[in-house]
Amino acid sequence: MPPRDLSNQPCPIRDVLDRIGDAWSLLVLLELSNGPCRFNALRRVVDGISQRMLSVTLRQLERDGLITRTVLPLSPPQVEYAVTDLGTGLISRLEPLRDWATTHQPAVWEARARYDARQAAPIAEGAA
Amino acid sequence: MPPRDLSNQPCPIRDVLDRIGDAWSLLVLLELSNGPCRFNALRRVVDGISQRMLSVTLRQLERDGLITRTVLPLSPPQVEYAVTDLGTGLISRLEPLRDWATTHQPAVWEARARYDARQAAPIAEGAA
DNA sequence: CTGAATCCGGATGGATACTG
DNA sequence: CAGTATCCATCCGGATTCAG
Repeated sequence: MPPRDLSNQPCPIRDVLDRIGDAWSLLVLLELSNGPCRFNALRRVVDGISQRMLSVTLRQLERDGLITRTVLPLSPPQVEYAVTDLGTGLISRLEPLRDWATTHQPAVWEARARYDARQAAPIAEGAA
Repeated sequence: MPPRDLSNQPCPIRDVLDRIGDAWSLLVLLELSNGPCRFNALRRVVDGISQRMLSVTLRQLERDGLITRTVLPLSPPQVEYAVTDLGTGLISRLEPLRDWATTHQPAVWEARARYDARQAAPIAEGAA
């Protein structure tokens, strides 16, 4: 994603992609679609995400109005994140994508293997 | 997207995202959904993409079996790219996403503006 | 517990020049 | 026309450290 001039007339697709394209956002969003969740709980379930990226990701999602951040005034401070209606709308478009990915991952892998095999031996395909 | 060990058990979502998450792939794919296209033609229509990234992107899409690459044996060499059935399936899941992006971009922008305003003046919301 | 700030290595991606 | 190779600035993102 080149810097470009996003403040002017960015194509909307680029705009969404810049949001979910970082991979973490999508994962967090899909996780939150199961219901509200707290910071460290997310941290555990997303698995692999660093504290920093979770923090950054959540802030971006909140900024874009896709999730809400609620601070529970408790002795050990708790913060709960939940998807908004806007976020729900996006998620509903994301789920088919996830399902496609799950279903067709084998096909993609096979295509890759075939491609790589072709590249490995581009000459003399009938050779001994 | 952290390196991780993708060769083992990557979640499929991560796998797709790594493909379309680079933003260019999605743009190119959606463009090709309108019909086959040649290199420089794509270069012009995608707008903003560098020669290098178009080349890299096309190769990845071909590797994953989402598009085909056909070399026409002509005096000025021509190469035509076209989506495969697999690619078509993915595109059909992508289009709702694009449409959502187009429709709700204003809402996202408003959310951002509100968030930024809140951050700029977190204190004294009823002041002056 | 939740989160921000800093440091820093590695990957990303643009510009350019060259090839078939 | 359709790329590939190199160079290099930038950004992403992990680890660590500190704060509320």
